[in-house]
Amino acid sequence: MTPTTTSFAILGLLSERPMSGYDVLAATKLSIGQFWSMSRAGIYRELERLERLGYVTGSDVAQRDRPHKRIYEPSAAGRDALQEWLDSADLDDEGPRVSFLVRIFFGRRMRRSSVEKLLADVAARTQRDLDALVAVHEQLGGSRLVFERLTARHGVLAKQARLAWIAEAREALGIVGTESR
Amino acid sequence: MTPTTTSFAILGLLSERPMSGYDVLAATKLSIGQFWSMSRAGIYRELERLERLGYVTGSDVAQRDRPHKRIYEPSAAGRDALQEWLDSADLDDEGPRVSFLVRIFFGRRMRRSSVEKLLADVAARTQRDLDALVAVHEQLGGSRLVFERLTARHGVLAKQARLAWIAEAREALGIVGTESR
DNA sequence: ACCCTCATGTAATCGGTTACATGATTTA
DNA sequence: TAAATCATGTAACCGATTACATGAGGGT
Repeated sequence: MTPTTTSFAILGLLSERPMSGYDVLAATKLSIGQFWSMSRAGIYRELERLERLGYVTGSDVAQRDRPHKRIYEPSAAGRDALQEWLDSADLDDEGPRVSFLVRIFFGRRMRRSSVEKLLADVAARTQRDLDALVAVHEQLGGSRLVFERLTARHGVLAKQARLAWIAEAREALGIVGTESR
Repeated sequence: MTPTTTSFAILGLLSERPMSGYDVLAATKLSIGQFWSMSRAGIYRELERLERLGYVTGSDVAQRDRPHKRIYEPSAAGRDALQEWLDSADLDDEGPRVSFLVRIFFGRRMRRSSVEKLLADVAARTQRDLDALVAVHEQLGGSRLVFERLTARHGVLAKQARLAWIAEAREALGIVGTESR
């Protein structure tokens, strides 16, 4: 009944340009998806909900050579609601969930090799994510997209901090020379 | 049917000492809860599930002066399952969800004062969390609880990185002298 | 021939939170 | 006497993921 962060994330994307559900999915992957993941089914469901709320209007578009699509664009009410949310939403306290830390927490019980592998896996994943974020950040460098760039930068700093933590952890545990595996 | 990270988080705590659901809740708040939040109702449901799985056995304990309680402890099968999970779980790729970044992403559309307030709120929250984590980390300093300390340290680095980001963001946006509000 | 892109939708399930409901004892 | 602590449980809801289902066209 009440719109969620996901609702407004999609509404925000639609307010930049009208899109189909398929387009929204593609758009999130390159931007918002880095810090607010959404699944395909979730997006379609959310679009229906936004329409029921009167925040967007959908119109079917027939295409030759391609499947039909349904393009959504925000209504005046939708734009108002978005603006209101952006300017005065409360900070919701989200306990971040980092499952690998649960395993680390019980690391004393783990085989040493498992700990090493876990750290190596996390390092690889983190480095991969960092590379992607740096690329996005650089691509946005100098453009007027200041806020978009800031979100990428947040990701970069977060991932770098995690890599720094891995180095500390390896040192604390006396793990040496585990550069990539 | 299949146990989750939450299941093993609870099973892990029980493997250190048998506890009631109430105790588990208290135990998580000081440790695992920092990176793997659990609600009270969720814990009770999970304990039932662990019992159905044969991973824990519960026994009712009557007490004078206090309500009865049900103490759970891991079975041999439970210990085995925990060990197996710790040593060979796959890294699950969790898109971190940071809702305030959704608002930042659309920051161009926000009033300047809203952006400033948002950053100030995030800063305050982050500093508060950081203080708590530093306290935990220091309390664990020098103890043999190496892994527990590492998880706290991860939190410290993550929060510090976020504070650094806020400083950068303020600079990029030309926000000056917004020390606490 | 096969896979990728385009394009949408439904059904089932599940993990998690919130609220409802109860109630004794200790402490301020 | 009002509150916080100890202690458990259920019901409702909800957001999100996964899997099922379909299908044309373009590129290798």
